[in-house]
Amino acid sequence: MTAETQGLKEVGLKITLPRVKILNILAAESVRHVSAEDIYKILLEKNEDIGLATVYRVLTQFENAGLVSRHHFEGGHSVFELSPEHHHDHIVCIKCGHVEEFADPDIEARQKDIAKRLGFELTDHDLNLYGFCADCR
Amino acid sequence: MTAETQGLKEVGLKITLPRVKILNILAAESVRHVSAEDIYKILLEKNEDIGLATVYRVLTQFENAGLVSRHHFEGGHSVFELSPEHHHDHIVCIKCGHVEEFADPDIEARQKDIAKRLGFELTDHDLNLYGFCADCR
DNA sequence: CTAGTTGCAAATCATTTGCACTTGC
DNA sequence: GCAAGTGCAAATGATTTGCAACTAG
Repeated sequence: MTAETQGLKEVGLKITLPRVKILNILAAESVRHVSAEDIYKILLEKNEDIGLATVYRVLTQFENAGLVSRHHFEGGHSVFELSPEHHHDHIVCIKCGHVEEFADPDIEARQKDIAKRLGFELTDHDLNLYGFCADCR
Repeated sequence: MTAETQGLKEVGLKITLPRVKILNILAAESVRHVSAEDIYKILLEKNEDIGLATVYRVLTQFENAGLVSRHHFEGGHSVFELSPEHHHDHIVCIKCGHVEEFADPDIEARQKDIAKRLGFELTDHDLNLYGFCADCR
């Protein structure tokens, strides 16, 4: 049993072809931060017979299971990535869509302070920076 | 001429009934952070004959003109608010939807550093914290 | 076997657009 | 008066759902 199928079993999902295929795509080094549509296109290119609806269903199941994270970027497009072991935020190029990750302990710490000060019990957060990347500016 | 109509004129938009009505709603103390649908409902309650399409068009124009800011919160819903004189971010209660604003100079500064380090020309950013507010925890 | 899963097409939701009609200046 | 603005209905794009067929355990 591979690491992927192991992960599926752990979250109580049957090990099916579509799920494994999608998990493999998410795990591919080259394609961090993909949209559902992206995944669907990649599957088509590989001549896999998997419907777009299934892609969405599987991604949603993975998200609920905590296997993947969903991010809503500006311009109304969502991307998915395998849940990182270590939290990070994103900076997105508004021209070419290129995404870089970053993590900043100071920012994280300040966020906790702020939530505390305002009486919130923090469960999650979303920080996205937008601009032109080195190639597009 | 009121402050609102003044604002419209400054950004080169004709002073029309729908625009003034929508601006008034956005300016109302009680309704910071409204969705397009919210505004449409408020207009209906006031028996104003303004279409949802117009609400979207007007909000988009306002956004382009810099009069209002659009925020994409989790769960795929967008909210609008009058552009604040001073930038701030948001913390949102995932149970009751209550929104508080905050600003943190340190975080802002770190963001600029990060963008610079990654070679981005920063144009915008979006920071949202999610959790349970004091009343819902 | 049989509950969970899938593919497909149709449905839904938020938002946008085409177009004939109206209004602000 | 006329360009800009609007209402409505139809179009769009992303995502969800109903349902009969299929498959993993």
